[in-house]
Parts: sequence; C-alpha cells; structure tokens
Amino acid sequence: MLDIKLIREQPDFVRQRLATRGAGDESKIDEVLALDDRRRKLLAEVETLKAQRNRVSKEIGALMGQQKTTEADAKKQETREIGERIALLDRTVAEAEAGRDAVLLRLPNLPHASVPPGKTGADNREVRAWGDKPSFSFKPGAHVEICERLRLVDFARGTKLTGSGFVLFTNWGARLERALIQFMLDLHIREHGYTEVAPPFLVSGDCMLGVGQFPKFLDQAYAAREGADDATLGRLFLVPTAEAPVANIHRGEILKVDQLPVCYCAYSPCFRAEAGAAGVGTRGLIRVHQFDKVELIRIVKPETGYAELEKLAGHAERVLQLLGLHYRVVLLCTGDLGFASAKTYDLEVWAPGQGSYLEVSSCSNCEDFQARRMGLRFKADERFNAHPHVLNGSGTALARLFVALVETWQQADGTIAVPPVLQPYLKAERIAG
RNA sequence: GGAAGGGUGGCUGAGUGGUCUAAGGCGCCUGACUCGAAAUCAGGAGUAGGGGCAACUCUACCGCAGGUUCGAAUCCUGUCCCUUCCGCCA
Repeated sequence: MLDIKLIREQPDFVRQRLATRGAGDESKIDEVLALDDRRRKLLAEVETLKAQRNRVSKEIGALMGQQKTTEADAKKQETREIGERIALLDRTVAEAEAGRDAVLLRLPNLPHASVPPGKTGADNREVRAWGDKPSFSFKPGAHVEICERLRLVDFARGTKLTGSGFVLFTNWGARLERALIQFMLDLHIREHGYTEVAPPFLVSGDCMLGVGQFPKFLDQAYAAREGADDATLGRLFLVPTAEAPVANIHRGEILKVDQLPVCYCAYSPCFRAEAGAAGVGTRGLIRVHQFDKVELIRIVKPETGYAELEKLAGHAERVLQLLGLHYRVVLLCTGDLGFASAKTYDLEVWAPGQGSYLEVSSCSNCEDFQARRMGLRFKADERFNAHPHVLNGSGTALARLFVALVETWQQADGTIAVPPVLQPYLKAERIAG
C-alpha cells in the first residue's frame, strides 16, 4: 500500500500520480486524509488518558503497599471512569484505523516517472524486439490443430475432468511441458544466480493481501475449503502465481542489508478464475484457468530497484532467446499497469499460427508497495529500517510459451523440431506424435 | 482426530496481580585498560504509532484476539503454532 506519510505530506503529488492510471482513485485521497486525521486525533486523546491511568495505577500500588486502603479505594473509583472512556475510545480508534486502511488497501501503486502516460494497451511502448518472425514454406498451423494432431493435449478430456479452461497434457505434450519447466529452472539457478524454492500451492489470505491480490481481486481467486467444514472456506486460496507464496517468504521480517538482493526462483501451477474475462470460452491454451509458470522474485535495496528490473527482464528474455522464439519487450503505460506495480515490462512472444504476439512474462518493480503490506523490512543502517523493493517476473508462463514453441518449430512434415537447448531434457530431436 | 506439555528480547532462561523501567547468563556494539588481542571493568542496544523545531516525551507490544481488574507477562475464554505420544494416512 501507499505510504500514509507520503499521502499526508505530498497529497497533490500522490493525486497526480494516481490520476495517470485513469481509474479515478485520486478522488479517494481526501477520504484517506480525513480518516487519518480523525484517527490521529482520537489516538492522541486516548493515549493521554492511558498515561493518566498508568500514573494513578502506580500510585494505587504504592498506597496498597502502605496499607492505605481507604485512599486507594478513592483513587480506584476515580480511575474506573477513565477506564471506561479508554475502552470506548480504543474501539473508536480501531474503527477509524480500519476505515482508513480499507480505503488505503484498495489504492493501487503510483506509476514510476519513467512510465509512459496512456489509457490502454494501445498506449504501451515497444522498447525492443529480438529475432524475426519466422517464415514458412507452408501455411503454419495453429497450436490447437497441431496439439490435437500430435496428441500433445487432450482438450476434450481436460474439460471432462474439470471444466472448460482446464487441459490434459498427454504423452509428448506432458513431456514437453515438464522439459520446459526444468530447462527454465536450471537456467535461472545456474546462470542467473537464483535460489530455487518449491512453495505451497495454497496460501493464506494474508499472503494474497501482501502481494496486492486482495482485497480487490478476491473474485479472481479459487478459494479452498477443508473437507465439509464451511468455516474454513476462504482461509486458503489456490495460488494465482508463485509470486503469492514466494514474495511473502520473508513477510514480517527485518532482513540484514548484506542479505540483499534475495533472489528466488520457483515453479508453480497458477490458478485463475478469470471471472468476467472476455474470451474465457475460447479453445486452446491461450487463456486457461490453470497453467504452469516459473516465477522470479527479487528483493532488493530501493536504490537498485530499477537496475534490478532491467536485469530481471533480461533473465526472462534469455529463456525466449535460447528457445529461438521471436519476441518484443513492451513497456506498459500508466493505464495498463497492474495494481501493485510501479513499472512493468511485458514480454510478448510471436505465435505464427495465431499471427499475433502472446504475453508470456510480466516483469514488475512494485517498489515498497508490497513490502509495506507484508511488513517486510531491512536494516539499512544501525538505527534505520527501510522497506525493500520487491520485483517479480515470469520466467516464463508456460501455456502460451508452449503455443509459441509448437507453432514456431513446426515442420513441413507435420512434426515439431525440438530446440537444441531442450533436447537433453526431452531426449529427442523431434516430436512426431 | 485424541492426549499431554509448551510459546517471554538476537539466543538461553526467570518471572503465579502492583518500582516489570522484564532478573541472570550468553552473544553483539561503544569506551577504558593493552603495542595489539584475550581477560576484566563501565556503558549501550528491540519494534511500531503519536506529540514536539529540537533535547525529548507519551502509548502499545511477553504467539494472536477478546475478557476480568484501578492495574495483566501473570487470572479467564477463544484461537494459531511448536514438541512428544496415540490413531489415521501417501
């Protein structure tokens, strides 16, 4: 969440930055300030009363020690009333604070100054591209057709097992999926210096709050229930991304400055309800409720945050380069930024069969927005604690990568050539069904 | 799921209603002594939120949330977690 002190001290700046997102959130600032002001006034009042009560209680203790019970009783009577006022005010303060935080937790992060202004994806800026669109001596097929013909994916049975948006990878499809996961993990661990972690695939609501999924996007999550106990519904959620558990690994901790940067790499399936999203019903792998992803997380010193973002994007790009896939890097405009992000690069890979680019990675610097929500700090020096920048990036998302891969590497004879870097994992040079 | 025990500062560990301003020990930081170190001695050291230009000061925090009380680390209730044992289970 945003720093309440920043809102207090520079409300116009905060309003101006929020306005660039075009979602109207800047109108909430006055409300936050009013609620915050009320909270502080009440706090000052109740704390004065508490100081008074502490003083008198101490006096009572002394009187009791001297057996002066009559005087002690008189003071007790006097203090009882203060206690009642304190109890009442404590509740009011808690309400004021909860009210303020309810608004604060729904405000998105401020876009970084280097983010181009804009309303929609149309205003995003392409910053670079790698490779060229491949040319074919034949009309390239689309992934649904290729996958069904080579029996890589059984869409019908995936739907039978669970419902639309869930797919069953079969035989070489399943093996390719697994090979890609392992290839990406190995790359990031061995060459990019990440520490591999294998997180839980269910997380608490606190973790979802910490990364900014909640409270605003509760409707996008799958909630779990333990057995038949409805009371447990909503305690645990299927991870929408490994970012949810992994970014929270150090929640509530104070890291030592020499621990930074903390770099984690994790595989997880990702579960997304995609409630209300357009095109959920479309066949294929492009928009599904469950997909695999290798996620990268970096917890870094604030002053290095943006250099780290470039590094992170480079790590994700390396995956696509090694797989020989043409892609472009897009800098998202203010209006297209995610809730928690201050700056985001999307990696879009070319899918010849679709004739379009597919988003396979989103690399973001969330600055201290998430760190503040999860109580993550580091000891900047002897007496000063600060919130680190938390970055996340897909390295990369699999279902769409799978699409780009089979469409790019399809051959005239209907087979798929296996990119050299995957051959050791797949123990094959081509996939012929 | 059942039974028992337990959660106190960086660690260990005392504390069963009132100088708890949380003892003692270990470790850490600063200083003294020393050529330097060890040992010794003295001092310091948590987190968050308020108020104040500042020196400073107030409030809260003994797993978490409530309750009792003038006053709670301490008593009561709930809850989470850990350990051990039993049951079930991959």
